[in-house]
Amino acid sequence: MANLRLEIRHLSMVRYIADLGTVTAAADHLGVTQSALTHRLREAERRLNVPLFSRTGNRLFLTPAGERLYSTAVMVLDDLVRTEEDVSLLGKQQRTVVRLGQGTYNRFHWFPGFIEYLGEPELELDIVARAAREPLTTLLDGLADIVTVHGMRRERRRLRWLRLANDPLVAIMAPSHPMAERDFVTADDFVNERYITYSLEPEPGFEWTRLFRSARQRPRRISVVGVPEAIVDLVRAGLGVSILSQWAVQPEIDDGTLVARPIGQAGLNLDWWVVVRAEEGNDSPPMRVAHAMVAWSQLRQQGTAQLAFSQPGDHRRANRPE
DNA sequence: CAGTGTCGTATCTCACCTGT
DNA sequence: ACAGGTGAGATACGACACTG
Repeated sequence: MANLRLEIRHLSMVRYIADLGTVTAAADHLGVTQSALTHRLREAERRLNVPLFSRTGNRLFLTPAGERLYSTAVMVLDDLVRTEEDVSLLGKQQRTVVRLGQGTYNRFHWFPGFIEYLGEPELELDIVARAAREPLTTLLDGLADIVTVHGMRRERRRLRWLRLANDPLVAIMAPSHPMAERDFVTADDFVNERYITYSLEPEPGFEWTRLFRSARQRPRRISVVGVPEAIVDLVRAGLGVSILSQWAVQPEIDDGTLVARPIGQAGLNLDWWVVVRAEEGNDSPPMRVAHAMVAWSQLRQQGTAQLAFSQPGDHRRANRPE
């Protein structure tokens, strides 16, 4: 491995100067003097031979190189904190940590209910946010013990797949949006809307092939926001419409800040899977949690064809505005 | 509030010594 | 011969005082 030019203290320095806006505030947070942090910053820039911050008056702003380092710093530092906690727990041999990742959506409103259902106090469930982007890679790299993914099952020798649920994709919009008046929506309804999606790379969402491509229609205005959670905020603010898994937006549907409508008269559903590494034994903590997730999901479906983690209810009429 | 110069302290490296 | 301890010198780091 190549010799690293930066150390953990440099990463935390970049993170807190960027977060807090000044060297003085960051130094205070890190428990060193402003002078020490200025030295540390200059040393990091010297080692990398690139400025990490631009100076405007008394404020510091990340350069493109700084931005790149910042994103890694946040990820590494958060991971390190979690790892220390895991190791600490393992050292005490009090609890077993099972790390759970979720493909695409970092939405965990279902989590407290599941922990209660699981009823295994010796198991500590930890959330791995980075799994949202590449869940299977995160699992295979050993950074998560369980991930949930949607779409087609992709057999790999190193993975075990358990079917979790078949959950509807729904069109989401602000309650005041004209589409909220419809019983269901079609590809035509999106043509003149601003369609907000989280990514067009490496491939557009499932709805792209199942809805827009087959209908030979597509939205004229598309905004890529990168984070599914941001879609919810933008749609709720009336800045566009989108298509997401119903379970992911169930809290907003329930509190009436979003309206969800089925895709087409028959609806459009998506398979969800829970995946663990193949080497996990049937009685291993990750497999126990995975089986519990499947059982819990089935219980909550209550005979309907919808929802993995969302509340039971008629999604067509659940929050139809009066 | 950021940056600089100076100085004290902590840490690291290396050579040497000692005990087994 | 080897492992571990000790001390000197080099280097890195941070604090203080100060400037712009």
